[in-house]
Amino acid sequence: MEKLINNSLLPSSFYLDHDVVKIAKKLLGKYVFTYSNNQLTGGMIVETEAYSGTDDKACHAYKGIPTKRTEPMFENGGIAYVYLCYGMHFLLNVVTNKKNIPHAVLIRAIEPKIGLDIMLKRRNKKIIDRTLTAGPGALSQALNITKKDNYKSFLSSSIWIEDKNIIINDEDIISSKRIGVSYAKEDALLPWRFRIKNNNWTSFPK
DNA sequence: GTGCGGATGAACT
DNA sequence: GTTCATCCGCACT
Repeated sequence: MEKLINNSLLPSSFYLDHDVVKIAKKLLGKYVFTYSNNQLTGGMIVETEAYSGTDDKACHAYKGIPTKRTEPMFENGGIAYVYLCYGMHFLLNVVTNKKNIPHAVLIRAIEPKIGLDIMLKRRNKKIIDRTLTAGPGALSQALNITKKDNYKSFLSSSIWIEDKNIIINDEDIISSKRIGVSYAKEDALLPWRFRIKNNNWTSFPK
C-alpha cells in the first residue's frame, strides 16, 4: 500500500478559518481522495457551495440547534458531514470553522483523476464523461462515499484532501446561486456556488 | 407510530 | 423542461 499521508495533505488549520465562503473558493483545485476496499480513487474539486451556519436559511443548521443529522456540522472543522438526500444520494460536505459554529462546504463536482476504471464500475458506466462525477450524489457514488464516512476526518487515511499547488485565480471562479435551495427565500440568491471557469467537469451551467 | 419533505440524478418528451 | 425513483430524519400525534 502506498503512502497515503504525505506533505501535500491539507493541514487541519485550513478548515478552521472563520470565512466559509473563502474556504469554498480555496477548495477549488484541491484534490479529494478516498481509499476504500483497497481501491484508491480521487479527483480535483471543480465545484463547491458554501453553507454558513445559523445565519444562512439554506443551511441545515440554520435554526442553530444540532440534531442527530446535523450535529457533525457543529464539530471542529476538518471532518466530513455525509448526508443522505432524497433517500438515495449521499452528499459530501467539508465541515469548517470551530466547534459549535456550523459551517460547511458542499462538494458538488470533481474532475476524475485517479482510479477512473474503479469509478466507472461503481457508477455502472462504460464511458468517461461529465456525468461520472458532476453532481454531489454522482461523485459520492464514484468515490464510494456513504454514511460510513460521516464524521470522518479529512486527515484520515480513508478520505482526505491534498493541495497540489494549483492556484485558481478569482477571475477563473464563476460564482452563482446555489442549487435546490429555493425554499431558503432571500438566502437562496446568495452567490455562494463556485465553479472553475471553462472546466468541463462541473455540473451543467444553470 | 406516522406523515412528509428534501443541498438529486437520470431518463424521459 | 418534466417526471420519477425512493428513504431517512424530523416534527408532529
